[in-house]
Amino acid sequence: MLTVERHKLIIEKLKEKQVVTIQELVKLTNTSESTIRRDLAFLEKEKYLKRVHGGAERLQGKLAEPDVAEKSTKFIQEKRIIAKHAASLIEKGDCIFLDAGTTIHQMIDFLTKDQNIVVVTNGLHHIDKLLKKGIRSYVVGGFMKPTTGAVIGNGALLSMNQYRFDKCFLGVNGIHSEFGYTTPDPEEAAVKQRAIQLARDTYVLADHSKFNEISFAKIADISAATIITDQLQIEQQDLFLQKTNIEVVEQ
Amino acid sequence: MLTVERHKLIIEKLKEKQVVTIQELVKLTNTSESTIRRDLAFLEKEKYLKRVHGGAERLQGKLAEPDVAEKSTKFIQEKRIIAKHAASLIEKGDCIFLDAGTTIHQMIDFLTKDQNIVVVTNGLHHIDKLLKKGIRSYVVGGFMKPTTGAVIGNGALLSMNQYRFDKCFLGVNGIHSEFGYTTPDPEEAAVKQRAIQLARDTYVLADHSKFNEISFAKIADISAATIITDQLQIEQQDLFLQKTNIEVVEQ
DNA sequence: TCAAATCCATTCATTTTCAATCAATTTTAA
DNA sequence: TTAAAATTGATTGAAAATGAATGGATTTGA
Repeated sequence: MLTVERHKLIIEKLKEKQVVTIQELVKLTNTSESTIRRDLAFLEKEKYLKRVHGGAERLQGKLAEPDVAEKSTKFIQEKRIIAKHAASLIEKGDCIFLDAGTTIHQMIDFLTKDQNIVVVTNGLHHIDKLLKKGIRSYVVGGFMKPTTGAVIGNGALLSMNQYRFDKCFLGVNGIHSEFGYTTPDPEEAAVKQRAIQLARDTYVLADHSKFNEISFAKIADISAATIITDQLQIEQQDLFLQKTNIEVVEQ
Repeated sequence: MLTVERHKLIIEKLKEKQVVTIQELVKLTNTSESTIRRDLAFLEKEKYLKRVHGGAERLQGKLAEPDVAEKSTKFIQEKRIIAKHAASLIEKGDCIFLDAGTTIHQMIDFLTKDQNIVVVTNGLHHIDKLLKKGIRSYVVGGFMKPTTGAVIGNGALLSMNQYRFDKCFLGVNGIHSEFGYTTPDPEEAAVKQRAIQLARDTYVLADHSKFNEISFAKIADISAATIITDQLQIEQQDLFLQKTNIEVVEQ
């Protein structure tokens, strides 16, 4: 995880919480105590927060301002462009599945209540935003994986069986012409797999860093989905274009 | 709990109460007498309050503002006392169901990871806290009701059928000796009903305002649960004590 | 007033948190 | 490609926070 992303997460946390412990942030960002301490030291110097023993405290200042850090980082920008395009594919009245993960999370900003869509998601971090938007939403039941905020496990698969989707939007960790779509956790892979089975159309949202990567658990062959990305090396282009649908969003 | 958090709680308490005893604060913050004494010493030095024998009293200094805005905090503290007692009933290794709602929400603060419990909940607002605490948790699948953050509907009932609970903790809107437990939304009532069916023991957490109230949808007869509350009118006491288990937590 | 009960300050051992440092890795620049 | 710079996680002794215990002070009520 990038430094700026962590900083953004910490600031977000303090917007909602007043005080936050170091241990919480370690879990949230999946890094070490040392790193969080450094982050806090930096953010304190920048007047974003006040350090206290065991954590940090909100400061009435910079972070009272609306979304400064938000949407500013290059990485997030890239994801937002992809997410925006993905959202534009949704039609009125669609029933869609939204996978857990930050890329998919960005999509929610581009959904509107009056599209009259129905959303099903296994992403716990999406819930708040969906509710605030007033979008008709269903959550998948099952085990809540702390690190990613994804609902997984056998319960999740059963729970999903109640639904059918017009479109399904997934994040992945690796895209490879031979090994297909992959992700580190087999249980998360199983959920994505099931989502694909239950959906008429599947879209994989991926920034450039995901291409030619292979992770542990296979989700599906590359032909199982349409890839939405924002840039592609020329040599990759040929390779992928032969085998699957791919939509490249220009900057 | 962080030191600054305790300090804030104490100050909040004094905004509302004029004087507060050490014992109250011990209960409120779930810490030791020593810690509270140290907190009071510090806050006195900072001119936030004046220590008196047995506790502390408000000072017309820094926190002089009447700040009546916090009508909610009083309620919250009442709920916390009830919630703490409820949490104390949980045994190592228990599988428990946590209903949606603010009273139940307070319980989470008193759960610990090393109790090795399993939590199932339909309360979306509980998720964050549960994950942060590192407690093994499952979410009920189904429709996310925006106003209350409860998961409801047929999907929820199906999803819950996968589980059995040692104990089940519910919030309600009305408790009446004749009409039993009631709540405004029939769909939420159905979830609570199902939780009762799936649990060995059921506890209803209720502050004084819930007694002798009747809401729209019936959940169960009054004998279906043990009520946990913090105060009870004398005339009510007789009435209820005949018909059901009730545990009154003293201040 | 006196005795019992409660409350308090102090001390101590334990636990948690902290800052500083270092080696390993990753990123950047040349 | 190589070297410099930045980032990271682990380690370590110091500092802070905590809960319990002790004995002295204060309050209470008979």
